[in-house]
Amino acid sequence: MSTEQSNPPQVTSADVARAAGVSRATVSFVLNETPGARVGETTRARVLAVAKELGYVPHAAARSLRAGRSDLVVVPVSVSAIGRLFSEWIDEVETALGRLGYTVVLHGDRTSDPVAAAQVWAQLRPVAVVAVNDSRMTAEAGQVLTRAGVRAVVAGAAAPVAGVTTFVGDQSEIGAAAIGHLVERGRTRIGVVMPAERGLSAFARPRLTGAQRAAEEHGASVTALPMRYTDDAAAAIALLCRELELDGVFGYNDEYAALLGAAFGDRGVAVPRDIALVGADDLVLGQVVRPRLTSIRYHLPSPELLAEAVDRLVQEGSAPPLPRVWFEVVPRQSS
Amino acid sequence: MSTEQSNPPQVTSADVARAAGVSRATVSFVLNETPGARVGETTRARVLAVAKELGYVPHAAARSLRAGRSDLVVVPVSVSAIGRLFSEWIDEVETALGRLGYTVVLHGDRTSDPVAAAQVWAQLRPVAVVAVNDSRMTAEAGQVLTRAGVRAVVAGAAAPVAGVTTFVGDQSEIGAAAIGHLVERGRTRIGVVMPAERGLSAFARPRLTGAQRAAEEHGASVTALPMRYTDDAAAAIALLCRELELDGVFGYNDEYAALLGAAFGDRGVAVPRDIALVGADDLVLGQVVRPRLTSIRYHLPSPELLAEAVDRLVQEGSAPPLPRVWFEVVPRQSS
DNA sequence: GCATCGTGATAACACGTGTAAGCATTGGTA
DNA sequence: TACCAATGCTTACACGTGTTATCACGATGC
Repeated sequence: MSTEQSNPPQVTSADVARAAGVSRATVSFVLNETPGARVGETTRARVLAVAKELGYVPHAAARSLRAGRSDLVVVPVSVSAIGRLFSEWIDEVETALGRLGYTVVLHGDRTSDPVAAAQVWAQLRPVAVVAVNDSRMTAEAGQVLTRAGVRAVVAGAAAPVAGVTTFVGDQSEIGAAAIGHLVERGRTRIGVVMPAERGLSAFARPRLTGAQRAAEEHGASVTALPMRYTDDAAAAIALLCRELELDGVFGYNDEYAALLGAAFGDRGVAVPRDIALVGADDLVLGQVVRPRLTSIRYHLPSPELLAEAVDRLVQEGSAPPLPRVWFEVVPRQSS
Repeated sequence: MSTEQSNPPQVTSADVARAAGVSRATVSFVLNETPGARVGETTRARVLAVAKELGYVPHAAARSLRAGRSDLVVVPVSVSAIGRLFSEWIDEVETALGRLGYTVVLHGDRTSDPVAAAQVWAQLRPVAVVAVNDSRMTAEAGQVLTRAGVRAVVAGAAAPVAGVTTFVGDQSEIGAAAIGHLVERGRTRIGVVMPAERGLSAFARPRLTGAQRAAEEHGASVTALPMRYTDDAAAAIALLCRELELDGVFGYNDEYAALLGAAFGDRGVAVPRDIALVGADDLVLGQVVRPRLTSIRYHLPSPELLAEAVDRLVQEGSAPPLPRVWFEVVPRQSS
């Protein structure tokens, strides 16, 4: 990042002003259509023409420096660490916020320390930060952001975070729901898949603890099954299940559950007769495989509602509370 | 976005300077460890302590404004519109660039006009823009970016783009490879799935034209099969295939192919006996379903290589050409 | 006793932008 | 003719940062 090369010439509003034979202020008035400003029709046309010809694009950094506020919304998320469900939701949140005039950027850094991560986000001086199921969004992180002038700090988390607008969605409820369903189906010796892939533990751990909690309530037993997302790993887990004489498995996820289901099929283990299988996230994939996967469906706050909350927080400093995330068992053939 | 609310107090380096009883310049020297600067050990310690206590975080916009260059790399991409293959690759590119000191942000705007899109990216004044299979990265878009001072404009595209460092990867070769393989397996009446989901046409159309080209060469016939990513749509297409007496299908993608394969299975259509099925992207999913999917595997430039190319472009203004993307048929049970 | 030097710190500018305040010109009115 | 108001434009500052040039001061060399 250290170089002696000369910077390429950037077109600034001063260039436009010079070429149009007016002052820089006039250029600003024309391009921003400043309400109170008075500019003659001929000069206005000339400025617009020159700006277009020179290919002038305003400098967002300089603009927000002057304004004391940017239109940036940072969403910390690693694209590969989220499932289809979340990526579609995030896409829609992005569209909704864009409609309100915000510029959304996704940032996928892997910094594990909450404060360090927050400092990275804070450097960009966004007007808002929206974190979903990011364990780094702690109270301290929120404080760092607030001190950096971030107006809206929003998080989806298992429990309210101090100083952060939280929409509560406890992943452990997914595990609990899955176990509850399996017990209803008469299963008591239950395995819970724990994905070994990086970045997923934030989701996986609470799902396991929720499963353990529910198992204890219902008098069932739970065994954690660490598994990578490969064919071979699934085969090994399938053997292990038979060895442990399990009669039900919560597969963490539709993706992992489907992989495991295929491994069962290959080894003549009948689903759901010999062993019942439950996924989560309700992906289309669950309906691609046979037997179709029983799954746990999410109900996240609507993207429009979230965008509105962010906007209210930015404008007025407060917003009505966001609805709680809730989960629903969708029974299909695999259980 | 227009509000009269007072801005929250932001901690600036001036605040740190005041609290530490030194000048702002000294603060800058300490925090940046400026090579030529001389600061006493006691003041250095005091500045660091005060900065930490106040929770000071530098203002990236102001910094890059002064420096005339940012460390931002913009990657235009909609998270939901890319498959697992690309998201993992992008994640690794992000990590590799991060290691070199860059800040990568993903931006998922849906602007369709190339110049308008480029202007949005240019506002952020990134030091680099990396676009993969984004049809908006045209020569004009590249020019807008260059004029805004973007040093590295990199694209993955079907053909070299003027003024843009391109790594060529023609999606039509995927379609061609799939058809070639099916013909090899004795199939001549071939369907090609066209996903109806938004954002996917950039990939789908070239794959179809490649298939058509190859079919013509080999004396086979190709029928386009528009299909949404749902169970019902797949069922309808499965019926249509039987009606049209097709003996092979290229499913666009492992995801769509798997969905269609399940629909075949439900209707007693044997794969590959009655109809052969080929996917693409070589996702794990292809090994989750039975029969396992024959697929087309990508070989993208390694993330490290790409990151290095970006860095060289930024530093020196030029970089060795990136390797061409190539594709490989991975034969499995479905064909 | 004066010049030289090294050390530690600061004053001042520039980056590109938005905007409040001000200045010249013109038309209208008393 | 003298004054006011409106129009059209400009001058000047601030935002937070990095860096160059400069300054004060004590120690050292002759």
